[in-house]
Amino acid sequence: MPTPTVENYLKQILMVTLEENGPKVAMGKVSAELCVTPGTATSMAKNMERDGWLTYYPRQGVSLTRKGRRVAMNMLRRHRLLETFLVETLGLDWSEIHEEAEELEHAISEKVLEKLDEFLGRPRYDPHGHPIPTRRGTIQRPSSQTLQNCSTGMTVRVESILDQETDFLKFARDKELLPGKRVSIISAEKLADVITLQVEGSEPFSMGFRSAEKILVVSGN
Amino acid sequence: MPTPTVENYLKQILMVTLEENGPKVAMGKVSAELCVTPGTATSMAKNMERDGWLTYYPRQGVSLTRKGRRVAMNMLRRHRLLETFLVETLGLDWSEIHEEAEELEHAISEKVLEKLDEFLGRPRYDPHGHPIPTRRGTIQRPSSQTLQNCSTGMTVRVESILDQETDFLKFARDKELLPGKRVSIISAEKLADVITLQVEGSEPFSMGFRSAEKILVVSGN
DNA sequence: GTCATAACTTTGATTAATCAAAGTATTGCA
DNA sequence: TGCAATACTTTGATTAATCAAAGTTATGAC
Repeated sequence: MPTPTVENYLKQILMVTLEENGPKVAMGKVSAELCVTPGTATSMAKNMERDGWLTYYPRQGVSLTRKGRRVAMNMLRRHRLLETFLVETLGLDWSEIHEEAEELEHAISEKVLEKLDEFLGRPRYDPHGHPIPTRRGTIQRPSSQTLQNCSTGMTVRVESILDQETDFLKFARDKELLPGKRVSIISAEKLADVITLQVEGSEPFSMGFRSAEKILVVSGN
Repeated sequence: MPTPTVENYLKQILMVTLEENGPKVAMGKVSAELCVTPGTATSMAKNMERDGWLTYYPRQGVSLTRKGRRVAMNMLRRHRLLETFLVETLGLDWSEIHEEAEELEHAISEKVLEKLDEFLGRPRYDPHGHPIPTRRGTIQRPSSQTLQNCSTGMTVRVESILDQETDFLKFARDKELLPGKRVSIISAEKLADVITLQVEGSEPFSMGFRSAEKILVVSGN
């Protein structure tokens, strides 16, 4: 029933909702995330409200209806299962799977998705460490801590990589900054905007806060 | 560069071209194959000519350009590799894979297709017995003989099932009429429009010429 | 050779998705 | 509190794909 474009809007709005933990997503955010002009976002919002996918509050933002959230969650599930398949089964590099899954997620049927899930052994996390929504539409809440808000001396574990950009993912893999890895914070200097850290079994290195913000971590052993 | 719709037109036009072995495909055929009104087919033909996919001869039909044929052949390759994957790897039933592949073929990238081909072991035939075009765009010529033009006493081997309809494919599987199977023609009666046959290791049965036409066979041992 | 029928084309309209550019609110700094 | 800047909405256009219905050209049966 939803067009691929509507599916993209729904998924993106859901992702911002989960990230910001607020009820409404501002139109500016929507237009930025989907790389369309603000006018396009406004007109899509109206059409999507007409079709029952979301509620549109002029000059405030949109918020998904139950029906919209259900479909959006399913898109996230499709995306993440496909990414898992592309890496695990076909052996693609984790830095190049996002755009591939972005296309396939609109084409795969519920039946094929279910078979794929079964084939993959019902994975709970995708290759970037993101939780895969269940068929019932529930998702595990991600950590609220990033490398950016770690302080000197802490030891944390990498949960996931938020950035889907090929180049950033290649950098993360080069530095062994992978889901599950243990990381020691050697120093975190707020004023210099830089963090120095060491991944278990690798050389220490430094990164700016802008980049550190893209790595979700969990603290404690 | 081509839209999914253009890809569908190209693939369908190629399939009719291969089947009929004539240079032009009539617009009536195009509109019937794609389930659109004749007017839609005409207007698409003009747009596709403008974009260099085919040559349009008003009131005669269309014929693919080299560029159009290349893309069309690639679509056929995608479709058939995907069908193979859906049956071989995910275990879907051969009667329900056509429509699934029909969607996925527009979403899969060249890179993923190549990985899939490798993963599947570079198959040469899809589950219905159709040859899979090579990456270079060549395809093995199918048999020109169908069960319909077999005569009493002949023994042939099933090459492929032309019909993609779920119900017909289920019927074929029930009767063991599968690619590679050996079939003896017990009787073929032109006037009664019926053929009686026996698949190796199964019970004899009869089918009308209309249905027999949908089974491609090769003769000889 | 005529003319009905079948095959095809044209025309005018619609829908989804988009942009550019002009218009309107809201925010927030001074 | 005023007004510039930012955020958003509106308007008018465009493109791809489609249909229904009206118009045109072939075909072929007699």
